Amino acid sequence: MEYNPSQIESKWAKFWEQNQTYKVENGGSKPKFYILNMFPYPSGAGLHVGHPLGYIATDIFARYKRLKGFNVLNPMGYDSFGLPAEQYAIQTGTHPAVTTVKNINTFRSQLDKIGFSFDWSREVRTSDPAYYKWTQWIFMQLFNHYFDKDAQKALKVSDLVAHFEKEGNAKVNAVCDEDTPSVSAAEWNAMSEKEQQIFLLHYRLTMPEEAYVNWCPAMGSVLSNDEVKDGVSERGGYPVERKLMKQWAMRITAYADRLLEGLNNIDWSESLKEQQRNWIGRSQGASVKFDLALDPSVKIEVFTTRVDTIYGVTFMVLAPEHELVDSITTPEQREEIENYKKWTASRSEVDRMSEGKKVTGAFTGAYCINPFDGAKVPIYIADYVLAGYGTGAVMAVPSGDQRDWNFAKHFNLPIIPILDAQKDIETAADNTKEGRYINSGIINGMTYKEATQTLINWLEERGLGKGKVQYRLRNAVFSRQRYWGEPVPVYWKEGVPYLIDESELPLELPSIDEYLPTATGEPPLGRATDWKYKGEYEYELSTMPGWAGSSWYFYRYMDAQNDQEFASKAALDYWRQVDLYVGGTEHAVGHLLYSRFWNLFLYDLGLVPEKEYAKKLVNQGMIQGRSLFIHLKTGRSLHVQIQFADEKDRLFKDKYVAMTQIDNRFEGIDTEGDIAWQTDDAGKQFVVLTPEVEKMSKSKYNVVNPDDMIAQYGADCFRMYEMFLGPITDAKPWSTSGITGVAGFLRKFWSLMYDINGKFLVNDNEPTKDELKILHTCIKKVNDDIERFGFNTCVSAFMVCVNELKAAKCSKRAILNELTILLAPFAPFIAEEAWTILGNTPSVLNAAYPNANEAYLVSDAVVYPIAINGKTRGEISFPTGTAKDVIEAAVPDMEVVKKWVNGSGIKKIVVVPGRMINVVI
RNA sequence: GCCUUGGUGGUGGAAUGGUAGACACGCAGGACUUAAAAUCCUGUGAGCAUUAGCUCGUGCGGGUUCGAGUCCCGCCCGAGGUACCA
Repeated sequence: MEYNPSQIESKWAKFWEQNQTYKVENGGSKPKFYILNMFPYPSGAGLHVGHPLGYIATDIFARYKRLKGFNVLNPMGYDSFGLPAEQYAIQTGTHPAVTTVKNINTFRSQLDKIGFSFDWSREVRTSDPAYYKWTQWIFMQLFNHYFDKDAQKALKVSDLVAHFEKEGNAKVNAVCDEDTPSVSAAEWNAMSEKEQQIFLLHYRLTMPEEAYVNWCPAMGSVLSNDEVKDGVSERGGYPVERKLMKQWAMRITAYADRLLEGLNNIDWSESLKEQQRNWIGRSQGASVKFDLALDPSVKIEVFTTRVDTIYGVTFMVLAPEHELVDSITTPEQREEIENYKKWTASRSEVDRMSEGKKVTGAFTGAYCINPFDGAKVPIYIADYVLAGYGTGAVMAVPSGDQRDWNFAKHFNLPIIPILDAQKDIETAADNTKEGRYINSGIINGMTYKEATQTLINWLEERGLGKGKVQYRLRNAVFSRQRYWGEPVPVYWKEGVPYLIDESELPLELPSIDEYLPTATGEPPLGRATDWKYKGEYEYELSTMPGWAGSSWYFYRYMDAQNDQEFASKAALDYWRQVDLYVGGTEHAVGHLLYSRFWNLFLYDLGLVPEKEYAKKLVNQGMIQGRSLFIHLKTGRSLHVQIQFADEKDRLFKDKYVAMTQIDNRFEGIDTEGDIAWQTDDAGKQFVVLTPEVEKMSKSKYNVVNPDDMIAQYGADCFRMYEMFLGPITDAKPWSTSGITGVAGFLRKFWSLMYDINGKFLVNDNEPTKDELKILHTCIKKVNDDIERFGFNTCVSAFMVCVNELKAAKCSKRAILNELTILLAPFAPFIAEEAWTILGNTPSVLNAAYPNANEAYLVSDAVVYPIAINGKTRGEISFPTGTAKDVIEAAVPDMEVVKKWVNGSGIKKIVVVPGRMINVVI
């Protein structure tokens, strides 16, 4: 019998389905284990070879845990709202829901081919109204709660209102907007309903807020940074500017401290936790108000982590978007400031930060006053100050901060030393906190600690500033000016947002004629006709962002069909939290922070049992793709869809034209004028593309699909090959060379059961000591390596085992049975087939996992390498367990040692038992 | 720029501070074959010597150690993220 993967694989796929092998119950006597993959966005390009990498690893782990006696939940679903389906809708008019279902079906059939042990009865889709009903429901809870600092948790807004009615907001210790006015009970009670509602928005955990966005006037829409390339829109190449817009936001900053704290209690990689800590960016400092020189009633507030350096301030820098810029600029400087603002508005935040070494800025002509010494400080604007962080204004201390120093040198501003320990500040800034202050008024002679406290006290006494904790973390923008997302369950009445009634959930997406913004620049939902709350009030027209649905989906898997609750208490109490979460580092500070935030909120409400939803997280490295770029004469460069290029990275003109017909990014590009065509020997025109290795993604047009490989080699081979590529945590570019090695291994495994003539080889002879050693070495290695996620070395271990069994001509049932169980998590199809061939009853997943017996692993002798001064010069064998001093005594008499010692004496002999010997001469 | 992460043969990679390159791919030579494919066997870090053997070698420069791919310090380069891709 020959190894025929396609036959075996369809046979067992059918068996698993008919026997519901992967159906999981909530409950039972076995211990539970919840394994979760980050769910995919079902793109039109289908599953690419990067997706299954993590899924295969978790599938191996799930099957392994199951064989070890756990009740394993291993679900899968789709993050099915997203831009690509909407783009396709804009181009073709096809409703995104239609595209999405089609794409999901493609994904599903691809996933099925790989043989995952997912329990599909628990599938979720974020774009399904039955699912997003609960996303909207959670949004409503956020709207109805505020964060109480005394209780350190979310409490009901209705309680807050009760408090306002009795005592106003003076004694309320809650997270709220910076500019929240204080009100007395009388003032509150005198407010109209509308005024009260507007006031409460200062406290709600989700609220409308002004935020900067990439606005593309030509397209009438907001773009992601991803859609902006070189300062213009990727599609069409239109100019993009930064614009302030009213957006729904989530008050994630309220949870900043608890999000930091929670990191200490979860088993996530240190690097990932560090990224979250840096993203949250807690810094202790002070806010200080500077009076405007011409009008002391105008104050400019800055946040600084080094208030001790305040006597070294020689200028002030505002973000170009700072609200005071226009009013303080003098007539003489107006033109310069306007030009600079225009220039920065055309650049994204990333652009602005990434040119950090190039100093740019403009002088407003205005001055402010240093509150400590009354010094007149010139006010500049510069793009290294970001509007979104802190107050959008910094006090510049060139002697202590390198960016300020660069700026001062460029604009010829003074640099004042402030600490006697500062090094030569004419060549670079020195941010030391050592030494004692000089040139520093009331803090002269003090140390860093004394000075900071003295200054803060001075400021607080005069109401000019205060000690403050600042977070880099900003409130998360929650609106998207798009169609294909969850509708926000809010309607507007006289400019005030209200929640719709809970009984009206889900608020479903209305159908619209075109998936574009309206003529007046409103989001696509503005096109819906007769879409009014109670036929009267306008619904919120923006939709929720991609991260909404993914912030709680792990709970839905526990009880996916429930239409009364997002998940039942019984299901939540049984599964509690995810035991193992696997996904890419690219989600480190997006999804993984937002979902922790929602989880803490749900925990505060008593709706979920754990403060952290994912106990352990493993970062899978990304499979990278090879992208190709076309450079236009205009200076723009664009990704080219890889399937249109030839193997030499050339793009021929006919292919280019074919591509432009299906890809509207190329609209407006002049085929003749903008592209530097070359001509080959046959007279055909082509252009050479530039390759680059980067993440595999549909948006980079570099995806590789697994289907062909599976058709050719089978799913078992594909699974093992993906694991064999390298450690799961490492990023690596995709390559198919080498898959034949894994294919050869599977054939070799098969050949232990049938020879090339189809003769059945399996026998019941007693295994020898050597054969047991081969098997148990493999058991031990595979066991250890699965536990530490070293799946690539597991595959090597299997190869070694099969190579050695083959060399020993071993086809003994006792050996092959155990090897088959061991192999089952990796290559489930061939394992099921082998399991029945060996005379057992399927499924192999119901077998007992073998344990390594140390007794089979010990050898009679240990071969010691002998090093002279650390360099290996030979080896010698000692019986296992030979004492250290016996070995030491034997060393000087050995040939190699004598040769190298050659007269000079032995200084030292290092013997590491069971390892090696080093002779120092 | 900032945060995170990685850099080992021609390639993917292996290596609790203890024989660098396991296991594969590729390549070369051989067997089988009319021939090719498939399969099997042998060799394969670089250099010198071509027998023994020797020297160099884990991005670069230092350091700790009997011993460093592994630990420490300083650089260089790639990748991911950078708040509307998901």
